[in-house]
Amino acid sequence: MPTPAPKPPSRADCTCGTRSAAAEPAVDRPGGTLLEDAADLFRVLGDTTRTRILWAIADEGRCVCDIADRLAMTPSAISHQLRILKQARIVRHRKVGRSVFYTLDDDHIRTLLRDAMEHAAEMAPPARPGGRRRIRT
Amino acid sequence: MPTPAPKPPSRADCTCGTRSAAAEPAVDRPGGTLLEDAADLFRVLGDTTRTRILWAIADEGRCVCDIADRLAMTPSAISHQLRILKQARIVRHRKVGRSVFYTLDDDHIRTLLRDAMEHAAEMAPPARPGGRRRIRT
DNA sequence: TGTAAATATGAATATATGCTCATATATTCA
DNA sequence: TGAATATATGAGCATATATTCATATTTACA
Repeated sequence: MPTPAPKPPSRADCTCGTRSAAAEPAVDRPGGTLLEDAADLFRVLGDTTRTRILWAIADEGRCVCDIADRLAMTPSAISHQLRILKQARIVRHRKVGRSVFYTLDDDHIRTLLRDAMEHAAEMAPPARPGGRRRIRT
Repeated sequence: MPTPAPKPPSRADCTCGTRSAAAEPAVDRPGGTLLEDAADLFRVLGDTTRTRILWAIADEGRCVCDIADRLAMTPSAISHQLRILKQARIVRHRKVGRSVFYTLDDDHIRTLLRDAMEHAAEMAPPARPGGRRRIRT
């Protein structure tokens, strides 16, 4: 959901003495867009089907029907998701005959996936006594 | 012949010779849930408001109204998002008088944010000649 | 104690999104 | 060339989700 209406509640609204004083030039430091780009990347990665696709092609390139088989989903559904991953430049593709092979674009993605799983693994024991816990957003 | 069966795409459907042979035990290796947990984490991070909140509290803890001021959004909207971040155990909170201070829970998040921005930064020049490009999912 | 401030939360709503279905395109091979 | 295969894509639908609004809760302070 793209950032909606920038409601302008004035700074003066908050009178709590605990508020940090220095009014920074902008909300986010590195130019704004960089942080938003990061959020976009996370959003693309934030879907189970897409992470499963990425995991499936993490070791070696695979064609669409191969991925579809492995995930037990229709090639159409996979293709739709691959389009999103392509647009985000997360995967690359090369055509071989009738097939199209997809691979990870670079190592950043592998690193992000690994780090996120690491975080999840460390989080798991204390946080999820009853197993997987779907976080509602 | 009426129509091809509903659609449980069996492995045999794909006859392309390019498909990888070895039928791996499962779609994803590390137990399945770990990969899904990673996707969940990404999903929570994949929202501009939430990344802006995280960035705002990356250096030091801030109260809700402070964050709201900085993002120029209502405390209610911020509070809703903080709840999601809390449930995902991405932020911690401590109460001080009427205010509630939020901080990042651990360094993993900082690392993920930094890596994602790094990826975005490297991606940027060739991929986005016209500036920020919203990726439709 | 009573009022105001800071935060939290439930309901409602507009929008976004993932999948299915139908169909188009591209490529191989008989 | 024509049939079959692999992939891509647009429309439609059911669901998810981010914000607003109203209201509840907690705490400080006069």
